[in-house]
Amino acid sequence: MTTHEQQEQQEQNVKLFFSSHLLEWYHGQKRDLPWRRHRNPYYIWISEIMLQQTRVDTVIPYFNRFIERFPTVESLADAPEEEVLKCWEGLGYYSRARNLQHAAQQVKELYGGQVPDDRDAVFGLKGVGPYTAGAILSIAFNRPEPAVDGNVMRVLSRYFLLEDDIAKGPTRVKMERLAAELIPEGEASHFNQALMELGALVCTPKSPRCLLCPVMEHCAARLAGCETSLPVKTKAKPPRPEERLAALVTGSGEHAGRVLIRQRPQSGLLARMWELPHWPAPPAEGGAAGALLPEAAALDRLRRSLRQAGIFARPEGHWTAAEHTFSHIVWTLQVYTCREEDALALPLAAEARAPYAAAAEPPVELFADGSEHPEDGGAVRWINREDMESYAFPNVFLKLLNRYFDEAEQQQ
DNA sequence: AAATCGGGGCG
DNA sequence: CGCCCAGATTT
Repeated sequence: MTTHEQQEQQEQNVKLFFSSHLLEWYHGQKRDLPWRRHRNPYYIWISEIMLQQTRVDTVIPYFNRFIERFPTVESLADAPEEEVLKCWEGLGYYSRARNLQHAAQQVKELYGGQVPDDRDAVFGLKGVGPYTAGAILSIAFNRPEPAVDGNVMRVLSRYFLLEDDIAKGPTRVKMERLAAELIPEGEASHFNQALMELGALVCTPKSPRCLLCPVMEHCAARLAGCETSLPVKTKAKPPRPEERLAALVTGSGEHAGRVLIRQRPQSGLLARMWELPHWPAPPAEGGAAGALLPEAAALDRLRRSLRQAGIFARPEGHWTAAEHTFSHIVWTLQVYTCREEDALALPLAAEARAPYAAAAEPPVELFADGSEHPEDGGAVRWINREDMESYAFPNVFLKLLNRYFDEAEQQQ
């Protein structure tokens, strides 16, 4: 046997060792997760969409609620979109929920409500990419397809000491070829789950528990002592900060005891979610970035923004500040309480609304080009605490609204 | 290839 | 407080 052939034989042994020991370990260590209690392709699919960029512990309660409310593909396909979004409230990446419902309609109409088990059909579902397709095909149908997520790339890059940048596209393709080779005959479902389970429980990003690892003795990174410097991944660009002025408008007259919310546009950030109205804060005088806008200037800007959006309310004072972090933006919301101008009183109290008397005041240019805000003109509602059940809010507004209603209650 | 899309947990 | 996570879609 040539040296080259011996080397190949050794590589093959290392792969066989990995697969067999990992599979063995999984059978003893796998967690009891709600979507593992049945082999229902619909459950597997829902869980995999929820698990995109989201931790298991976060997903569990959402998954249980979701399948209780939408037990079948058809019930999801036929549900009002607002109910699906409400079920997703707080989980983030809300396009996942809208894509999922769209895909449920695809499954209902094209496949008679049965989740398809062939590659092209699964890939064709909205919101299902390379990872999720592989996960559904392997976990639900035991098809020998790779399911490579960040977790799997971390495990493979360490065990095989691969220094490819996992943030790059071609790396995932390379990892998929490798992962496919490793699947033991007839064991795609268990093996792919084992790979992810190892990444979640043992081969963790920061301090991997190598001493508990079933494949430590042939882990190339461990043997080289470089396991904590893998995988190689280019750092993400830091999110840009955005200062915004938000209005907590309390109702008068027929709206007494209620708060004004509005719905975001059909597409883009937080699409179709509900929120307190808010607009970019003008830069503070004096230039220093991040400097707090003087209250008077903030009140004036908010007053003009409200009027331009067709909301008749008077800003009264600063209430609180809140932060909301996205992957690419950080909002700092300065929240001001505002009082609705009573529609009936308006014509009678011209003097009392002095700031509004200058009807000829030109509209403030909220954007440099003078265009209006895409958020302005969305649907508006006056709600009390009970009404919050009917609208889906991003977490930051959920917390603000709950806190407001708590405080309003205590003052009575 | 790069940007857009949330939110939380952890060392 | 920086870093990361069971990614897909759009540009």
